[in-house]
Amino acid sequence: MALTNDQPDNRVKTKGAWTAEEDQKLAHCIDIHGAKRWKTIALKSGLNRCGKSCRLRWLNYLRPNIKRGNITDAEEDMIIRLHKLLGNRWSLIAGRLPGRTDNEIKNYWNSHLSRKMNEDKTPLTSAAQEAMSKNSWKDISLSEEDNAKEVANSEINFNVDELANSEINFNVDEFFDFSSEGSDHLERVNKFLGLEEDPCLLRGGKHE
DNA sequence: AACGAAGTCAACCGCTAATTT
DNA sequence: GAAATTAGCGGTTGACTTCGT
Repeated sequence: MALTNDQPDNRVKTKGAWTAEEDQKLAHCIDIHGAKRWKTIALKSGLNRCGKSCRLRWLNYLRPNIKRGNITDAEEDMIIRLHKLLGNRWSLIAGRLPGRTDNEIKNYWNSHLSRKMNEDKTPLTSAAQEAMSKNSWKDISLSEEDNAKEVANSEINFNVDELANSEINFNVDEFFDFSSEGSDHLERVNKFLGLEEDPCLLRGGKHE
């Protein structure tokens, strides 16, 4: 196997919590060199940290527009619905929640939502159910009887990977890729997720 | 007040995918 | 095309905090 960027050099690297001073050094270095080539950043910053650790710190805490804590009801609802659809694909879920990181979503799910979901099997919003039953997005062709039954069921719980592997043409990555699709597609996805209520999320997560 | 259990969350680890040489 | 390097992901760990007794 190839070497990875966390492959040890001979010096023992610092581990554990970051100090304010380390944060400052890292932010300064990224300001100069950009948020890439993390091994280089780790060296140039003068931090005794591996590149991987620097990257994680930047992505989860230091980069601009990070939101910390106070996950709103709307965000929580979104996480639940996205998790139903995507499973533990945290980065994809986080990608639909501006300012949130995959790590934060993952932690929030594991500490708050997984238990909550076990307690009450929260159904999708009526809008989401309606969208599901209308089968209104282009790539999910639930033509098979079993799938149609499942959609009609209020406790929607289909496995995306199974769908992706079946003859049913459903590509999760494509479904959540808004780079090349028009606003139509985004609206369909948001409608599927029941996001009409939240104009911010409806804009694809762009806050003014 | 003391202590253990449970909860939370930042950070690390191992791995694969993507990119560069 | 192969090898090396880098980026990114999800699972897991462990330190710290909060809660209950």
